[in-house]
This record gives sequence, structure tokens and C-alpha cells, in this order.
Amino acid sequence: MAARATKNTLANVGSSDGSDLEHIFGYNLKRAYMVVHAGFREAVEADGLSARVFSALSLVVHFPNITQSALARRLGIERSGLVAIVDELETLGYVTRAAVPKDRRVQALVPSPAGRAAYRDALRKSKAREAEILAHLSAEEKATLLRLLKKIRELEDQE
Amino acid sequence: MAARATKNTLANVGSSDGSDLEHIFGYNLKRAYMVVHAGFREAVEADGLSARVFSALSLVVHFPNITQSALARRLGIERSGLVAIVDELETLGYVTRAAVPKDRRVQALVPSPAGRAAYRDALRKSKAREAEILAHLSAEEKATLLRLLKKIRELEDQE
DNA sequence: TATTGTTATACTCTATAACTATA
DNA sequence: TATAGTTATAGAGTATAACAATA
Repeated sequence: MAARATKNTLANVGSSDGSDLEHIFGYNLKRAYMVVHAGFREAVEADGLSARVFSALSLVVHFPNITQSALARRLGIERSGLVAIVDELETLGYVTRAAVPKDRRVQALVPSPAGRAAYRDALRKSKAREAEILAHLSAEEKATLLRLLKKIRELEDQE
Repeated sequence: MAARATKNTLANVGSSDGSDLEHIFGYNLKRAYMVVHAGFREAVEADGLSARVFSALSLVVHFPNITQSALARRLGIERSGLVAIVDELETLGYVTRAAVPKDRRVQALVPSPAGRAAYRDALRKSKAREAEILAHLSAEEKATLLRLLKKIRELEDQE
């Protein structure tokens, strides 16, 4: 079923293979992510920031004094996984763990001036690279894509 | 720049966090993929098929006698990484490595009847699960999303 | 020389479980 | 009891480099 509607010529050998996979969202999401992610790495790896460290830094910059638990929740990962990420940010001098007198269990994450600067730089580079990679999409298509991806994301953690 | 146009209220705390990340395609692609991929696993893991093994099986079913090199190329992974995947498919009894007299270096991948049956079953389950997960997207939105993801994928390997 | 399949190896990302110190 | 941060550990998934057999 659902096996017609695509002419299975030899023309589409590259990214389209004419199999059922072409109609599967998971497969296409992953392949598209790999393309964009590779671009991110090319653009930002010189700064020593992986995608996951960059996204953590982004949230620390936007929500200074956020706790690790709250940050992990927003990133959709486990607290345990965040430790190494924050360690890395601290080693880079971009973020510090600050004691919170009101609750001595938590440690607030504070971005340093260097962290803010590095973030701005990496953000600019990654945005520019994404613009290059998605240059063949119209502004409307890009807006639509972002909207639809967010619509899927609405289901996070309530599955 | 590009920091206006989104009212940054407290309403969107769940999947939307009001940070720059919301405007980054890589981040949104990954988060959306994680949602869909989790659904795939729930639907298909009982059959003992991971996403990567499923996608390999799909291509073997659609292109019987495909070689491992060709399959790796289509999947966008290295030949070396495919070995374990084919090993797994062979252990499951879904695929056999068949000698090719014309070129004794290559081994053609042939789907067994059990492999075809298991594939059909897993395809049906994963399609059904995706339909559930994306039920809040209209048919047009789903078609658009697939089209845009493919458009990004067109850049594979020519970066 | 080049290609196919393979092995060995390492790295990234992530999760689970258990621990500690606080609350 | 419950929560925040942490450690230890394991498991996917992937890549690189080198190798034997074959072209």
C-alpha cells in the first residue's frame, strides 16, 4: 500500500531511493538533520563547541542562574548527561557553577562575559551556515518547516 | 539579529523555550526526530528491529541483490558500519549474503520470505505509529513537511 | 592500483542505577 | 521521603584506518 505515486526511475539515485523509506518521517527527519548538523560542525567546530554544548550554552545565556535540573529538562536530556556538558563549559571558561544560599543542593549556572561572546560568535556562524545550506528554500518554506517541526515537538514528554 | 517576531511570554515553556534555539533548524530537526524516533521504537522494538536495521532491510527488500557498498551509499553510512547491521539481519534470518560469480569480491544481499514478512509488518506498525504521532498535522502539512525534508536531503554528499 | 567486505578501535551521545548532600 | 548534582557504567550509532581477497 502507498507504493505508487512515485515514478521509480534511475534518475533519483542520490538522496531519493524510491523505497518506502522516502515516505517515512523518521527516516527523512534523521537524514535532513544529518545534513544540517554536518554544516553546524563545519561552522562551529573551530570554536570547540559541539551542538549539544552550544545548545546548553544558549539556554544558560538566555536564562542566567538556571539550575542543571531545569536546563536538562529544557534540553530533553537526563540530569546525569548534563554534568559533562557543564564541565566542558566550565573548562572553557564560559559558565560557572554558582552556589545558591537559599537551597544548597542546587548550583546556578552563570554565563561569563567570555561565554556570552563565544555564544554570540557561534550563533552568528551557525545561523550563517544554515542560511547557506537552506538557500534553496524560500523564506516561506523555511518558516513553514520551522513551524511544522515545532508542532511535532509539542508532543515531547507527553507520549 | 532576527530576535523579534516572537512574543516571548511565559506561555511557551514546554517545548518552546523562547531562546535562539527555537530559530535554529538543526536543533528543531533533532528534537522533532527524537519524538518520532521514540514512537518508532515503541512500535517496532517488539520485533527486534532498530531504526537502522529496519531501514537497511527496507532497501534490501526493494533492491534485492544490492551489494553492501551500494547499500551503505544509499543509507549514507560507511561500509564498515553496515557489517554489523547485515550480521544482525542474517542472524534474524531476514537476509542472506549470496556469492556473486561475476565478481567474487561482492556479496549480494537477498531478503528471505521471513525477512519480507517481517519488513511488511514493521512497516505497517511504524506507519501507523507515525500517523498517530502526526495526527495533529493536516494531510497537506505532512506532505509539505516531507517535501521540505527531502529538499534538504538533496544536499547530501555534495557539501 | 582500485574496490569489496571486514576487523579493530575510538569517539559522541544518551540512558539507567546508585550514591551524597541537602531539603 | 524527595530533589539536585554526581559517578559509574553500558549501549547505540558512527567514523577512521588498516587488512585480505579480488578486480
